[in-house]
Amino acid sequence: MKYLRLKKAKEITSVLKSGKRLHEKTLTLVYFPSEATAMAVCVGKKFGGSVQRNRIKRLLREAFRGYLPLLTPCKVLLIPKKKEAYFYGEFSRDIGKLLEKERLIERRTG
RNA sequence: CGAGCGGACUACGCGGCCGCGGCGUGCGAAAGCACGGUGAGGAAAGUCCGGGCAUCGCAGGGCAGGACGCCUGAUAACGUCAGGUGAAGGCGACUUCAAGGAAAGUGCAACAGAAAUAGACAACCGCCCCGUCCUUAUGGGCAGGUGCGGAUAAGGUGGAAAGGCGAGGCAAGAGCUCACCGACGGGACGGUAACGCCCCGUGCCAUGUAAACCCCGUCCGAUGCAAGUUUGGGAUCUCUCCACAUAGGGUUGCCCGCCCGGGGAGAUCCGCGAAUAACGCUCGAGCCUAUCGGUGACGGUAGGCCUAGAUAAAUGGCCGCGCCAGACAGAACCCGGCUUACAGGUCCGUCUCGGAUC
RNA sequence: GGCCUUGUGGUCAAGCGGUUAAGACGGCGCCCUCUCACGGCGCAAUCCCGGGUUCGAUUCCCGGCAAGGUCA
Repeated sequence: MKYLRLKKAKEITSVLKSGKRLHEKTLTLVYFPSEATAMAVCVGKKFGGSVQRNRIKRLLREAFRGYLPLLTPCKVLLIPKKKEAYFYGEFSRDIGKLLEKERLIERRTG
C-alpha cells in the first residue's frame, strides 16, 4: 500500500488553512479529505540537528504506515511536539487515537 | 607489577518479519509490480585554508587590499605534511612554538619612580670662596655656596634603569684594567641550508612592543553548483531611462586601458510546468594488494576493483540472542588538509620512569 | 548548500591597549512627603566561552558557541 507525499508549499499551506487540527500529547495532526492519501511530516530546526530530525521523521512515517491499510483517503500533516525523547510506541498510539476519533479508520478487531 | 609516552585501527554484531532511495532485468499502454544487487562518516560537522570545475572580464598595467614568514624537501596546491635547526617545558620516553627585520622610519609604554630612552635633580669626590670652632701659626674639624671641575656606582619604584658577577684601581668613581659568562665583528672547519663548533679581535656600540603602523621576501583577477548549460516561445501596444559624445553603460575597490549601440518596466492574445524539468552529478590528483626507491612525507611499476547520487530530500520499526547500556553524529559538485565533538574497545614499540624478583 | 554580520547590567546601547567599564529606560533600597508622583543618593556586569601576543586585552590574533541576515 503506497501513499503519496505532500511536497508543494501550496498544498501544505492549503491543508494548514482549511484542514482540521487535532492534538494529542506527542503531536498535532492536520487532515483534509481527498481522493488519494498523501502525507507530510513537519520537523523544524528547533528539534535539533539533522540526526535528531531524521529520527523523528522516520518514527512518524513508520507510525503512520501502520494505519495505512485501514485509512480513508485524505491529506495528512504530522507535526510533533518538542519533548525530551521520542518513541515509536507513543507516536503510534496517539495517531491511532486521533484517527479513530475522527472515524478515518475502521475500528480494528484485535 | 604500577605509572606514562608515541603510533595505528575500530565505531555494536548476528538472525527473522514488515518498510524506504537509486540502479539492472523482466512484465505492463501507463501508474506500477516482481526479482536481483546496492545504499552515509571519521569526523559526512565548523566553513578556517588550498585546488579542480564553471561563468564573467578578453585574460593588459599600476595603486590599494589580503594571506603567509627558521631551513631543506613532499605536493596539483596549501596557512598542510615530513625530516632537520633553534628556543621553552619535562627526571625521562617526548611535547609545544605566527620562530624574518627594533642601528630604515613613525607611534605607544598607564600607575609607580629622581629619571622611561635620556637630559636634568638630589646624593658622592676634588678645587675655590665664605662663616664658625680649636691652634701662636702651618694645619685640622663642622655647617654651607645661583661657583668650577670629575663622574654615573648606590637612590623605597617598575615588565624594562645603560652588559652580569668577582677582583684590582681611584680624591670619588666608571670596561678604567683583568678572569669567567654574555654581546658584537672577522676567520677556519662541518653541513645543500637553517645552524653548530673552534680561534682571533673589540671594552661593549643604543629597553620592550611589528597577533601597533611599517620594511623585506613569497603568493593572490572576481564570483561560487542557488556556479552554469538546455527548454522556458512568438506577435502587438504603452510607458520610461540614456545618447549622438571630454557623455552614458559594462568591466574588481580605485585609476589607466579595453569593449558596447541600445537598456528597463508593464499590458493583451495564442500558449501554459515556471520556487519547474533535464543536464551539471559522480571514474576520480580514486581505492585495494604486492614490490622497488627514499630516514620520512611521498613517488615509480605490476595486478585487481567500481564503491550513495537524493531534491519536503532515502538506512527505520518490531522480535530474539550476545549481560540490560552502546559515543559524537547524517552525503547535497568533487578532492587535499586544518580545527572542533566523541562512549567503549583492540593492537604495536631494540619506547620511558619507578618498584619487586632472578 | 554558499556568502556575510553581531554578541557589553533585565532592555537599548557607548567605549583609538592602561577608565572606578559611559549614558538612557526599567528594577531594588534609602531620603524627601501625611501618602503617591516628581526630585535626590546608592546598589546590581564572568564585557558569550577557551587559548595566545603584550608589563597589561572589553579592545589585537586563533579556535569554539549562540543569535540574525542574505541568494531564486
